[in-house]
Amino acid sequence: MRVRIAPSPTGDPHVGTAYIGLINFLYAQQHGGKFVLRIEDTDRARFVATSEQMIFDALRWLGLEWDEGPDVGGPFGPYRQSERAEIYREHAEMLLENSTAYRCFCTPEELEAARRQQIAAKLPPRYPGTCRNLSAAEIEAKLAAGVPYTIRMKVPAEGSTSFRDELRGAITFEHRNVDDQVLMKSDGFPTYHLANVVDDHLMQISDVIRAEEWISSTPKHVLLYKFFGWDAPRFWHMPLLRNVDKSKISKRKNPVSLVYYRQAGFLPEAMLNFLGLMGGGMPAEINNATEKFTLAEMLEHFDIKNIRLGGPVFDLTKLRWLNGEYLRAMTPEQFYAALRSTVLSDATLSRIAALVQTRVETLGEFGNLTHFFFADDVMPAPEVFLPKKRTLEETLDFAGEQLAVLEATEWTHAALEPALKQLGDSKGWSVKENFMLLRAIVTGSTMSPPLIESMIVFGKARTLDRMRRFLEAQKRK
RNA sequence: GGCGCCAUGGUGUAACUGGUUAACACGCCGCCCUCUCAAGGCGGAGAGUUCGGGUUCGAUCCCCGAUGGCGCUACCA
Repeated sequence: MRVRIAPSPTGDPHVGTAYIGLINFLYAQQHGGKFVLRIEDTDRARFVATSEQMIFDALRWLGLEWDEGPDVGGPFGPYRQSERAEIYREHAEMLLENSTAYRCFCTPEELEAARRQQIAAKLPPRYPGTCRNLSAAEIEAKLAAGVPYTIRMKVPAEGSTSFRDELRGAITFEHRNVDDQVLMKSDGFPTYHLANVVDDHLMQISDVIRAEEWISSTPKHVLLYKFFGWDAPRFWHMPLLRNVDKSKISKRKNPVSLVYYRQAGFLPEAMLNFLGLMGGGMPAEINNATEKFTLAEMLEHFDIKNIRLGGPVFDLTKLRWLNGEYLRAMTPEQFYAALRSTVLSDATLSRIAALVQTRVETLGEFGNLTHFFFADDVMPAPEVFLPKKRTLEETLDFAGEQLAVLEATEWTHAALEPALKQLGDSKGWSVKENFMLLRAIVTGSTMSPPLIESMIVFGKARTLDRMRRFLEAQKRK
């Protein structure tokens, strides 16, 4: 048995990745198989350079070690899709040769126009098929003229494709509902669909355990296996983690960054345990008796076939309770050690100390200026955060802009300061108003150590979370 | 809109291959303990299993339909 997780390095490592990672890890271990980590970095527009390392760190923090991957190597490498460009190109060529794919010379504008028309006519937006049957001469002419093109798969016009989902049984899609998916983008990179199928085959993946959002594209994948003449793996689609309002879990409504959970002082054992509760999977006698179990116990008792398919709400309240249980179960020494290795680490404390040294007259005042680093419920009152000449509405709008800018900015002084100032300039907010608002949100006060340095020490994940909570709380009022 | 998946208290789950007063945990409320707050102990409210049909002596469980939720519907994954 060989399984894999294939996260995209587009930002912070996601709880959904941890969930799918856990299930794959358990499955591999239980079957004496291999657990592969593959980095799907084919989307250069959303690529974030620091993301890959954060994914490694987060997975290791949870104890989900992989047998093969970009950093540990393995017999089926490379494990980073950007390093496999040639492989995808060759395979796309194979499909072109056996006429199960074709070059598409349509421009994004043409496609967009066609899509708009179809939607206006209340038709499902589909590729109109313009380039599906170009003559060899037409293709030659376009190629000679250097017209950029994509490669699309040629989904049969008639019939249907069925596959078995191991958790749900047979699922069928009529071909007329399956679009001619782009396989190779005009920039020469493959799309997920091609890269995924090619890699899963080449890496001899036996079981694809992924999130439910992929069900709709599975017929495309099954068709691709067929086009290549390969056997498809088994498919297991896990339920999607949800926000409290039941929508697919998202950072707007819920912290999703594993970096946040780690920095906010959640324990990996608690996170793993909580994830193991999602969708069930543990036998009733354990689930009913305690709901508390370790990775080792999951390895022994978890059964993927027990997974319930309703999308479970990722309930922070229960996670917090569980985390508290683990904290309380520690010896005082262990608890103190946990504190010292996280929120009260020497590294953090010394950085904070450096920020306040010139601002205190006695050591006893240390806490006055720094409590916001250690508190979890910072929430400024309107008289603190609202600038004199601004309305509540424009202030909250601007705070939302700040959040967006911060989110997209590298977490260094050199990047943050100009980014914030540029935002202020473009929106007509003075530097003072701009920074004061942010200071109030992040520190809860109009007086604090240097703001940007403080945010850097506090961390991106936690700073953004604090801002989202602030906005959420104000919105509710 | 089209296609697909799903459906047990507010939330996470349980209920063997149809037979239980539908169970446990979180959360909530109350009481006890207690200098406070937690933790802990005890108790309570809260679902008749989305709805409607069907099969059956009997359906949370099987079938059909409806409704609702969610996902997909990109040169993102």
